[in-house]
Amino acid sequence: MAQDLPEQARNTVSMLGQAYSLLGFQIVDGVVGAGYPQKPSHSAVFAQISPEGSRLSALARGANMTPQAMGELVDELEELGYVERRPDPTDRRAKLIMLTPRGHDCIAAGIATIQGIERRIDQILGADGHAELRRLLTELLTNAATDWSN
Amino acid sequence: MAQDLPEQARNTVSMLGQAYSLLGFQIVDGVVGAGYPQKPSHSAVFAQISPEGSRLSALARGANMTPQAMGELVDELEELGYVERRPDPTDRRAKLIMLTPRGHDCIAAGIATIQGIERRIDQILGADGHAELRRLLTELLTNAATDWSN
DNA sequence: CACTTGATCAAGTATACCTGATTATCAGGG
DNA sequence: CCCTGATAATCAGGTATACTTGATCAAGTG
Repeated sequence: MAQDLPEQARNTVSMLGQAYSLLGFQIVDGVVGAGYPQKPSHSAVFAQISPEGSRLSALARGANMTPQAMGELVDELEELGYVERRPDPTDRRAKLIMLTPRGHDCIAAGIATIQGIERRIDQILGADGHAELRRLLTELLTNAATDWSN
Repeated sequence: MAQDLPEQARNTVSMLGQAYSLLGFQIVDGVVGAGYPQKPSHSAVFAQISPEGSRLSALARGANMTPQAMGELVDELEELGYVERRPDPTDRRAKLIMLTPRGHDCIAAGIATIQGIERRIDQILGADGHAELRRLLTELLTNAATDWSN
């Protein structure tokens, strides 16, 4: 983004971006470091997949992308052993994408990593500071997303 | 990133990311909307270029990329009329990348857009809330960047 | 004079998507 | 009951972004 134009040394948006990229990369690093290789784009699958299995087309809609693009992500995750395609018993055209045990482990590693980062934020800001940060972000997201008419 | 793994509905990192992308896109939109077309990657130049002109190699180092890649960005900005290459009087190998008047206007539009967004944040969070958000982010960036030993 | 530095030409890589076309299957109307 | 049209997946190829490495050449430096 154009977040870091000069003479505007530290604006809020730029700080948000820095904080996000600093902490966000640690999530991927943490999960990969725990022995679960993956690409950032794979989270579009992990974030949505249901325990009972999800259809490719449903995942694609939810991630706002084409079924073809989602199919590629699922191909990669299948090769990594995180998901498998099973025939949908209710529709022979469809397949259900389901997490394998290893896929569940990968998600668990992701959650553990995130919790570690949240604890670290607690240490830096204090529990109160962290709660306040979350409150402010929630308020910002709620209002900036809706009435952006000014 | 893997920010949005399930059962972790709203973690802090994910909120930071959402806030950043929500507001960050508005910066590019604002500048482009003001009549200054550009790509997000161009900010790597605008953020660094000095009023007296900067060398390509210096810009590349500062943006942590190769001189070739930076050269391409400068090519594009030159074609858009934001910068020009002038021979460096102190070294005939080098050229100084300098902002044109239109380049200065573009930066001014960026600053104006950012200030508009900052005012909007003031409206949503109140001046005190905004100040508190910035304080928390600063603290987070300072400490998370340095001792990440824990 | 060898070596380094500054810029640039040319081509390649990785990521994250897209459109188009094909095939199998399903759901509703005549 | 079959034909039409929509839907599910997938094969194949394309596009945009943001870089990279390699090679060349002029100009400065010890």
